[in-house]
Order: sequence, then structure tokens, then C-alpha cells
Amino acid sequence: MYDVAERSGVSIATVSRVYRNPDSVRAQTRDRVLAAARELGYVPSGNARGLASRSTGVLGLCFPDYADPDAESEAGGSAEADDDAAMLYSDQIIRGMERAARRHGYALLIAASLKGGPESLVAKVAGRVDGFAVLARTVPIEELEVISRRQPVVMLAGPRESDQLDHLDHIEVANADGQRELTRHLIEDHGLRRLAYVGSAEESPDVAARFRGYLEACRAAGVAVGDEPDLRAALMTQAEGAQAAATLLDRPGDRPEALLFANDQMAVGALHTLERRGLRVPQDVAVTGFDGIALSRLVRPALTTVRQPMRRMGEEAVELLVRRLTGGQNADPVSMMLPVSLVRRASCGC
Amino acid sequence: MYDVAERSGVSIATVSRVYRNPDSVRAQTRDRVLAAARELGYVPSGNARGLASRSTGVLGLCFPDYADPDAESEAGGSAEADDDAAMLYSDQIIRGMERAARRHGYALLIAASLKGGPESLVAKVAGRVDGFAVLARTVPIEELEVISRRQPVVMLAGPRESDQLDHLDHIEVANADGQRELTRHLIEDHGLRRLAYVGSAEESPDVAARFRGYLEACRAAGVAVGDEPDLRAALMTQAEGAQAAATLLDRPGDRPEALLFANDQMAVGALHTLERRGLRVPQDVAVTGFDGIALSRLVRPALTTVRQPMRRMGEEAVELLVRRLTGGQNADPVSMMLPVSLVRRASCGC
DNA sequence: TTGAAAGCGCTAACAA
DNA sequence: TTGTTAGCGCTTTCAA
Repeated sequence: MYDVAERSGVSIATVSRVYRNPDSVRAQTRDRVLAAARELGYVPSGNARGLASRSTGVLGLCFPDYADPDAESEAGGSAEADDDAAMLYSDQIIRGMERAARRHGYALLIAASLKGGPESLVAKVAGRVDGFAVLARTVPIEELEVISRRQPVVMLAGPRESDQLDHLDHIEVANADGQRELTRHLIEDHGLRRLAYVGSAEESPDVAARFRGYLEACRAAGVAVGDEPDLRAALMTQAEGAQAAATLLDRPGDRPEALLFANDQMAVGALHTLERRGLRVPQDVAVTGFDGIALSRLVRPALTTVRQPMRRMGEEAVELLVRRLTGGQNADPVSMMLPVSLVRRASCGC
Repeated sequence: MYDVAERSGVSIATVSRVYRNPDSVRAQTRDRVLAAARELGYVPSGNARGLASRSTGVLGLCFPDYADPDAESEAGGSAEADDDAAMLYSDQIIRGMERAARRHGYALLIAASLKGGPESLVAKVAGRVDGFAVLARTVPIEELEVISRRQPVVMLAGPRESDQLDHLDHIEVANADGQRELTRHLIEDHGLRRLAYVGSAEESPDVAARFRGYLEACRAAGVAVGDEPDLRAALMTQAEGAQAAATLLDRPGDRPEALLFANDQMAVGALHTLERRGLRVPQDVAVTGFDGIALSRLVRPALTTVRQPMRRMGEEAVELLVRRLTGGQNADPVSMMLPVSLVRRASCGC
């Protein structure tokens, strides 16, 4: 910047103005500055800017590290497919955030969580952005508590997790509503009563809420259910879904009329198992998922599921952050529950 | 930082050490500092750090703005589906870069290009990262030329575009090879000779290379072809593919034995048209795509295509950047051509 | 419309 | 093991 100033015969203040507020500089002066900048290959330092102006023009997103990158090369075809699908969840959020951020003139910094000492990735992100979103259960609560005292943070999915964090803005999805409505649909509209639910071993709040919705619908309809899912998968992958379906079909007693899965990937896996066994979906067994990933629309039969508006969640997150950053810093914490929608397709009999 | 130092009775240098190099500080001192930091809600400023240390620990990615965000709400169901698919291209790169960046301790800053004055998004990204990747045709050459004088830039996909930019590292995909091999496969292995090729109106270098591969294979096999694709679609979407298929089928003369599309999305659209018309794929007409997006595996019949290693491209981009940033700044420009792989599935008759 | 000067919050020698 | 100090490259009053 000093070089540009010297070369164009102005002060550094003027160079600064050319970039921050071009109209406040005489056109002729501006052109001289720009020309000098071009000749010198000058690019303003975002760091220095941020330091001086106390803002970065960048929003952040921290999400969990879904897959172990090193394990990836060993993965076979099916794992790869799962991977493609698993991607969608965080990617939709990234996409939503990127778009909305761009609309507001922000760039997006993304980082998957990585545990570490005082130098954790979250802290790094936090130090480089004006505000950021975190997917639930990505970052230790205490750390988030400290960081959120200094800048806006919005929590995505899941509950707020802790009283310590109840000052954070928060966006979740109506998981229970969705699963309840889907279950009701199977029971009342299709007359199915022997249902089996496949949940997850590692019970995230979202997955728990889905199961809760399932229970509520069953009980409301007088369908007998236990307090636990019929099965819990470890990873919610296609492979696990395929296996879960096999396990459920092999259990003694009447075959379930419907298999409900806590996510789409498992449901897709189940479809494969059923096809292999010569069972027709939905005539012999109905199958449902949850999430509304692209895959769900493409498998045959197309999957009945509950669509989560992940892209919208990303967009809303940015709106919330921007609002905090433009005067709303003292507003009461906002908690949004995004509505989900039941997507009726072939796999339930529709 | 000053507050933390004061509160814990040390100098700011020690506070700095606690974060940068914990082992160089006595454990007891370190704990005092960390405690004070927690009480005060201290988060190190990435900007100040970057400014002082001349590095940010962040890599960047600039990609084109595929969709108009404002047009999105008007989009119908089919457009949405296309959107899901279109996403994959840049998303795979983002994903690959994020993973690789993380491995090397970097975060990733992403921004879709946006035209603008001296304050363009690229410049913004450039000012906040240690190095970045750009998808071809995203950024004006002159701007890139200026920026790349100051920091490593790797160009993704497409040729280098210009002699001005021949000092940049560069990664592309073997488009011509892939399309040539795919075409050869149709001609020689399946004995098809009446082929129709659907390209794009806006001829990107990649798409052009694919058509070139197609021509080469045809000529090598003695199959007559013109110098132009049989049809050029405007946007390469499913909708356009569906329409292109209809157009080709309605042309007078013998029906083509195979429809080759310059990307998967169009091929998928074509599949819909063919199904609607009661034509069997591949018995009546073979169909092929290009890209290897997730969708291609899931449609029925599954699509024969050429898989582009986009994730790998993202990873390699990071490797290249990291290499430049760790001593390799003066090495000769690297140009990689990533191999593609022919994916034989049902839609070609395999 | 332009310039002068005081930081922004940190890192990195160098000293102690 | 810890402290002192001089910047890093910009923005931002305040003056001119």
C-alpha cells in the first residue's frame, strides 16, 4: 500500500479510500492509484483490514468430521455411494450459507471440527470471522460458551444442548412432527399396523426426536410399541440399513408390514436387501426414510420420506448472523423450528 | 490479550506462547493464562495473527455462480432436481479441498464469483488466504494475473486460458481421452455406428475437449461425423437433455442407435424422454453421459458415463498449494491431467 | 478532496 | 522460562 501510494503520488489514506469508497476520490487520482496497484500487483491485505476495521466480512461454519479421510481409500463401492449421499447434509447447509452470505456480501469459511488443545479449529474459525454457525455436537460446550461471548453464534440442528448456551440463536428442524406425521400416514392412510423402527446407536437429539414422533403416532393410533427402536444401527449408512432390514426380516414372528428408518441412507440400503430377497416394496413391505436427500427420489421404488430443509437452514443461519451483526446484538435469542414436509412416494404405497 | 496477560500476571508474549507453542511455557503459568482467557472470553484474533505472522492458515476456492439465487424460488420440481445434481460438481471439489486442507491444518474459504469493481470477491478471498484455487473462467484473467504474482494460485479444469497465466499450477481432467474411450466402446464393443452427440451452446474448453474425443473415436473407427455436435443444449440440464432427446428422435431418417451427452444431467433427462416414448434403453437406444455424478448410478437403467475425479481434483489442488507454501514457491509450474475412468453400466448395453 | 498520525491485536526477534 | 519491543498493513479520525 505504501508502494502504491508512493508510485501514484498520493498518501496511503487515499489508496485506502480508492478501495473502500471510490467515490470519495477524484476520478483522475483514482485511476492513477489503480494503475499503480496493477503494476505492482497489489492486493489489499484482508488481515490488516480486518484488524483495523474490526470486521472481516466473513461468516463461518463448523461441522463435524463425518468420515475418516484416511479410511476412504479402502472403501469399496457401496461405501463410496454412502459417502456421496452422506455428503448432502452438510453440503446443503454449506450451499445455503454460501448463497445467503454472498447476498449479504460475506464470504464463507468452513471447517470440520478437529479436537485439539487450545488451538482448536473452532477457535481458529472464530478468530477469522464476524460470526458463525455450528452444527450441534460439533464443539465442546465450554468452548462455545467462551467464544459466543464475543461474537454471534448460531446453533444448527439439535437442541441448544445446555443452559450455558441458551443465549445463542438456534435453528432446528421439526423432527418429531415429521416422523409423527409419516407414521400416522402409514397407519391411518395405508392401514399398516405391524411397524418396525430402525434408529441409531449413537442417539443424537434429532434422531431421538424422530423416534419420539414415531412413538407418539403409534400410541395415538393404539398401535403397540415398546420404548426402544426395534433396532439401532451404528452408523446410519446404506450398508447398515441393508443389514438392519435383513435382521428384522429374519426375526421370528410375523414379518413387519413397514420398515421405518431414521434416515434415507439406511432406507435405501434396506431397499437393496428387499429386492435381493424378492420382496416387493410396497406390496410386501413398505419402507420409509427421513431427510429427503436426492437419492431418495431416485431409487426405485422412490422413497417416501420427510424432507429436511437443510439449505434453508443454512440460509436462515446467515440471516440470523447478519441481523446480529447489524445492530441486533442485544435482541433476545431466537429459536427457530423449521417445518419439514412429508414426501409421499412409491415406497409407502402411495 | 493484554487483559489476559494482566489478569494472569504475565506478559503478552507469554500469552502468545500459550497459544502458539504451549510446551514452551511452564505448565503452571499456562494454566493461569488459560484460566484467565476463559474468564475473559478471550479468542485470539486471526486477523492480528495473520498480520503479524504473514500467514493465515486458510486456503481459498473461487468458483462460478452456477445458479441465480433469486430465480430459485420460482423453480419447479424438475429444476430443483437438476439443482441437486448440478451441485455435485463444485461440491465435490469443496469437499476434496476441505478434507485435504484439514489434513494440512488449513481451513477453507469459499466464495462464488461475483463481478464487481476493485472490490471483487476474488480480491477479497485473495487477501484473506495463503493461496487459493480457481475454477476456470471464474475470474477475469487480468485480475488473476495480478493476484497470482503475490501468492500461489492453482487453476482448476479447463486449460490455463492464457499465456499470461502460464506460471500458474493447473489441474485438468482428461476429457478428450474419456469421451474417446467411451465412444470407442460403443462403436467397437457394442457395434453401434449411428451415433448422435449432444454438446453445449456455451462451449467451455472441457466440453469442447469431450466433443473432440468423440470425433477422434468416430474417425478412427471410420464412422462418419460432421464437425459439429448433432445438437447443442443451452444449459446442460435434465430438462434440456429431455428435450434434446425428443428433438433427435423426431428428426427424419433412421433413429440413432446411441445418444451421447456431454454431461450426466442431460443424459438422465433423455432417459425420461425415452421411457415416456416407450423406447427401451439400451435395446432400442443406448445412452451415455459424462461426469459420473451420484445420480448416474441411481437412475434406471444405470448410466454408462465417464467419471471425473472432482474430489481428487480438490485434494490435489490443496497439495499443490501447500507445496508452494512450504518452500516450493520457485518450482516450475505444474500441470496435472487427472485420468478419468469409463464407467460401464446398463445404459450402453453392458 | 487529500494528508498525517494513531492505533487495531498479535508475532518474533532479542534480551534477560 | 519469560519479558521488551518493533513492526505487520490497513482504517479512521481530525486537519488542512
